[in-house]
Amino acid sequence: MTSLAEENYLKAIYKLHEKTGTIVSTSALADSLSVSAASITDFVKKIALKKLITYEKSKGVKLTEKGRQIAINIIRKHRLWEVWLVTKLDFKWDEVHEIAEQLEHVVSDELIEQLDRHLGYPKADPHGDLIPDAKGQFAKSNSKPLINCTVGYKGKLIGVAEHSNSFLQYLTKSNLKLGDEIAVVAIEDYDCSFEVTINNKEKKLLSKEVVKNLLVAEI
Amino acid sequence: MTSLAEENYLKAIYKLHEKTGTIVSTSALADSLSVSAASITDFVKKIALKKLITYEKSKGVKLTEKGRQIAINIIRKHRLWEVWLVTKLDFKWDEVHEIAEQLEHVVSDELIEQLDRHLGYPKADPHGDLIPDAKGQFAKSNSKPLINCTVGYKGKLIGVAEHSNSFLQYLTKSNLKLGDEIAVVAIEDYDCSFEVTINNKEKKLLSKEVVKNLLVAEI
DNA sequence: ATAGATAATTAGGCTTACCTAATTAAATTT
DNA sequence: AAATTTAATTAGGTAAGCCTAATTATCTAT
Ligand SMILES: [Mn+2]
Ligand SMILES: [Mn+2]
Ligand SMILES: [Mn+2]
Ligand SMILES: [Mn+2]
Repeated sequence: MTSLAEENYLKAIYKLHEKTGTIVSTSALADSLSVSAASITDFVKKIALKKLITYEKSKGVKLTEKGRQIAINIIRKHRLWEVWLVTKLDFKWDEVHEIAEQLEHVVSDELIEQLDRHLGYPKADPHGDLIPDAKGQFAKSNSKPLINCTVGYKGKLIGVAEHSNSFLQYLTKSNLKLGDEIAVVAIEDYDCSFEVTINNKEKKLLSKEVVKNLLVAEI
Repeated sequence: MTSLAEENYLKAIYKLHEKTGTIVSTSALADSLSVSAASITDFVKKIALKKLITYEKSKGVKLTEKGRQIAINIIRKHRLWEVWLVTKLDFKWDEVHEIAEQLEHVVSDELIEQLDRHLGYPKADPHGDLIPDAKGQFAKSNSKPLINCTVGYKGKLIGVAEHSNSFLQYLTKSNLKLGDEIAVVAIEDYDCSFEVTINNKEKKLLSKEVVKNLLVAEI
């Protein structure tokens, strides 16, 4: 029904819209999918005919409700597979994305249903990203970037806003993981670096770049 | 490196050769892959150039060692996934083939290694088919079709020679499963039907069609 | 050995998903 | 408001995998 390429386009549009909040441009898509802008224009016209997106010439694209449901389902599958890879196959959180990119396209509703059950209906993936339910519904999150917090704030690390291997590996190396309790001890005005304690023990200095990408929530 | 289509062609060639012991004809492949004979001729020429098979015009094809290794690896993956689906996700043995057909093409050596470990290095899949090791080596089997056995024979059901859903469902309905002990009580000359006992208890009458497809081995 | 049947190949096309180069439209600078 | 830069589209192709119809090769029966 939906081709591999279509699934990847819809997912990319979903993610870009999520990030920017705006209509998604040809160039943003071209960049994200590593495909030429000309090919994007072509493809986008085709899936607009199938009512998966709306396309405004020279403006950009938006998902229709139908397209959005497909995108969310792919994301659901991706995140469930990531949970499986980490919890059952002992992969590290920086090793699962590529494999999940392939597994997310396997087609079988019963498979995903059983996988979800096997995993105990997880609410979030190994990076803290929420897993939508079978109806495409997300639980609502109250997480915020640590950089928005002030001195004295105490919260739990529940996700990351950046998924690059280098960032994930940096966190692992720094002994920081989801679930850790973070308290803001001081903030350096000059470079916006944070002095924090992890689980009421270790003191750590985190750069602006890092605190921007750490998502925390009330305990 | 190897496309989805190539993988499926190589696997089909492997299986047809395994079944017939001969060079694999264009029409057999066309039949097995549900693709026109013309397309087979085309494709077969291409993968012969890549040294995955040898192709003799108007005769048929054979796997090279390289092609054989790829085919066996796909089969290994297929069977490991089937084991996973049955043992971890609680699918029935007649529900797993289609899903495994998709999963077998996921590319990641570490994934398969970890999956194998997660499953406890199974020797056979849910249908009793042997799972080759990472080097492509099969354990050797001493199974034979029940139809080759004589009255008085006692053995264990360790596999099936036919994988259709209808056959698998027939066995399930008849309460016959891998591991069951089968003893041949009598053989009717006229229609070659077998009277057997299952696990030294239930008496059962099995038609020739059925005993041809049951694989047994010494206990 | 030849006719007829069956199997395989060739020729010519199609669709999907991509590409580059050229052109046009939109946004920025000056 | 022009000029320039950047973004998007159009035009024209390509490669992978498939197809049908026509032709040729091989096998089987008489
Ligand atoms: Mn991911
Ligand atoms: Mn993730
Ligand atoms: Mn199977
Ligand atoms: Mn099997």
